[in-house]
Amino acid sequence: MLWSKTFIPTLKETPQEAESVSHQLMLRAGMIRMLMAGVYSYLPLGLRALNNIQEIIRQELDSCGASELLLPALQPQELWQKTGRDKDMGEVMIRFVDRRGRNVCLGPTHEEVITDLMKNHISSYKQLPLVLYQIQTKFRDEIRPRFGLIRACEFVMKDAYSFDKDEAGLDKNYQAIHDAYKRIFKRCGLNILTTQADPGVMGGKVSHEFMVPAKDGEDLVLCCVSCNTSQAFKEGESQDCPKCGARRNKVSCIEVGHIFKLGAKYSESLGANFLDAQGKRQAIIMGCYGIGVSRLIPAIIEQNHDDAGIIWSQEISPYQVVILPLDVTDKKILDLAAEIYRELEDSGINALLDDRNERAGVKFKDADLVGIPLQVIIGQESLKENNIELKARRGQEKITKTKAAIMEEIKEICKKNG
RNA sequence: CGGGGGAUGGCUCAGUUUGGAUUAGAGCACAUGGUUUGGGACCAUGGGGUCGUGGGUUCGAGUCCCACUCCCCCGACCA
Repeated sequence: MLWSKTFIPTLKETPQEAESVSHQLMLRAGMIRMLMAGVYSYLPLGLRALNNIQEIIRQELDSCGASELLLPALQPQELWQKTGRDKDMGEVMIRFVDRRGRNVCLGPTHEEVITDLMKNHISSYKQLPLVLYQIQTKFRDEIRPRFGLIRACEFVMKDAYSFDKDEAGLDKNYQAIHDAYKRIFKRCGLNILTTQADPGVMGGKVSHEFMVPAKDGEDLVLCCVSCNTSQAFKEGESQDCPKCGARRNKVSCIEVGHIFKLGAKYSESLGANFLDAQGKRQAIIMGCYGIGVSRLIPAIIEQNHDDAGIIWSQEISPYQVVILPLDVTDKKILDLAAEIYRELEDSGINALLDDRNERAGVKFKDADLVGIPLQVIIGQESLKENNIELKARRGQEKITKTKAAIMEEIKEICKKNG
């Protein structure tokens, strides 16, 4: 992609609307823009990062036997009345009456819809277990949207649901998805803490949260200095670790995932049953598993940035390489840049070519801000020796070699990092 | 919803205390011309503003008063 042909409105100064580092950088790097409080447009760079995260999630969930589907965002309120969550959700749920006079809502989550779907199609234990997921926009009229994409009223969530014939099956799926989550967050370049959590309005007995330690996090987690066991912080809680007795630190975190053993809560209230091997009717045993997909972007940025801007990993970055011809009025430089671009694209490496007629300083600053992990620099200085440069965004280390050597280097790095 | 802060060109802000000669400013960005060209260049010229909205006070309001809207921060909630 040519920089001049896409839409990357970078900002030199920090907009006053942004308080958290990730929000500031996302605005400055031209990834998002606010339409109203808690509602954001994803610009090309933001969307590419989001898509890359989704791809990781799909790969990991597919690999543990889950299937993707897509449920409606528009839902009848009637369904929510059946489970009693109509009241629990309160004003968080966005409701309105359509032209037919139906009371509808925009889905804040999808337990009701998917359980209703299963009710009509699962009748035997032979159809279980089953794990389904979707990546979809959720709507929650939050009391206080905050920190850009960290808490938005319209956001992208991955929600998975498991259906089993018994608790043992649930335990197995729960563990498999728990493990998949660890792989997902690792591939996102995140250090995470997992905590025992309160299931709250979701219901069920057991739940775990996946927390990203970050300065601007909204949640406090007690983390043991010795055994690393973590737990959601509640007022009046002992500071000592219940497991090993050591001291615990309060760590502020961003919650990026939450998984629940729901049991029969939804299947019972919606009548989602099956016949077991003895011909006896039983409620389907469910689990549900959420990841705040759009929230992952700011979480990743919180943990991966420096004074100059964002530092993406190869896998998440909107582009894997940015090519910086420092003087586009010099035909030799521009031609070489175009040649490198073609060669990278031909090898399946996504590149962004900064073809703008801007000074070198502007290009360096923007490239650092936007955070693409590899920068290929083509300028008079090294071209005199017939060389070009390759700079790693993380650490800002630079090597100067021939074009052929640099191309090899890039391919090597991209191969190693997926 | 409670508490605090804010709203002046696309962005960051000054001006509001003490209403008046300000024709509402600056920097950045934008347009044109020129000089530049390895870390957000410089000079010149130019375009762009219902000072959040609506009332009110006054000879006169960006500035004072009232109401409302929107945004941000702290709290309860959540992926």
